[in-house]
Amino acid sequence: MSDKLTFTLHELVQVLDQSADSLLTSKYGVTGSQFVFLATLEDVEPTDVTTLAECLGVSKAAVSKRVPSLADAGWITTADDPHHKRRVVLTVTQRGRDLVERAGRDLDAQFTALFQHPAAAGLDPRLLKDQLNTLISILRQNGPLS
Amino acid sequence: MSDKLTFTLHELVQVLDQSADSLLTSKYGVTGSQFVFLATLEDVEPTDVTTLAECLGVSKAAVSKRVPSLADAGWITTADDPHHKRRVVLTVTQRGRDLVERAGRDLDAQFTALFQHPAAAGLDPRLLKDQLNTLISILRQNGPLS
DNA sequence: ATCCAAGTGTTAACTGGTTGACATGTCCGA
DNA sequence: TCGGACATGTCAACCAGTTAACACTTGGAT
Repeated sequence: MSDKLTFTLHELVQVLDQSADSLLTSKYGVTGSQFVFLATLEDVEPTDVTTLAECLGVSKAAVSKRVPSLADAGWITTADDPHHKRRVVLTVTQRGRDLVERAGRDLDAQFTALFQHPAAAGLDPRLLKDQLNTLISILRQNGPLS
Repeated sequence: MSDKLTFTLHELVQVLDQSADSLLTSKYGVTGSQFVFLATLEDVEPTDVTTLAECLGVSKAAVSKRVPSLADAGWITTADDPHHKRRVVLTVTQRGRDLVERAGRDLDAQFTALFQHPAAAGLDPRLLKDQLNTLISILRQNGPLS
């Protein structure tokens, strides 16, 4: 019973990610994880590797390894910080900003359409989000394992 | 707004998985993904690599690569199918079955306790699961990208 | 009976994550 | 001022997933 919910949760994020990924790949030529990287960076740019890693919830090393290919592809740029020689300052290129703006709008439209489906009659996205956030805060409060 | 829900969803499964993983690691000496492997296999054993891969939602190759270490660790056994020389039949060992039974009960208890927290007053796990399943079926129905 | 398509599992090369070690840079306190 | 603690990014080694190619088995159609 109970563990079925966690199963359902995993299933939902899987199908959601897959749906987003296929839209992004076919229409915009980026993977889902690339989009998340760019959208997150755009939200906090200009910033450094460490801060972006925290925002993405991954390690510094993971970000560090992805930077070269994204820069080569023209999505982001790297610059030196005149005040700190080891710092690498990351920004999104104009092309990257355009992508995030257009694709983000597209994804948003697809997602809101979900809730306008007849089968989703009694479903309020805001309420749902609140419930999930409640669970998150309880879990965080409990500590790693209770 | 809308995409915040997908963000919340990812955050919830992350903290949930992390919580389960720390319990499993500290009390039972397996990772979360090993537990999922064993619990899933136990549900359909005896079975072959291909079927288990489908049940786990991963590729055959991923299962094939994990089998040797799990067998070495004494969690599963591999056997030949007398009717099909290429088939590898997988089963959980008694030790594995015990683990799944005990750890599964433990996880279940932790999880139901979540919903008995005062902050989770208006939260019905069954209702929540139904809502998530509704979203899944709409997404599946829409096809990969709508 | 034979042959070919489909099924089954393994391997190689790749992706993207982890941790731990490391070199280097910054900055504060003695 | 200078010495050590901390910050910062990169590297190596590893883990676990992917797809594509492969070798082998099975079984049915001709």
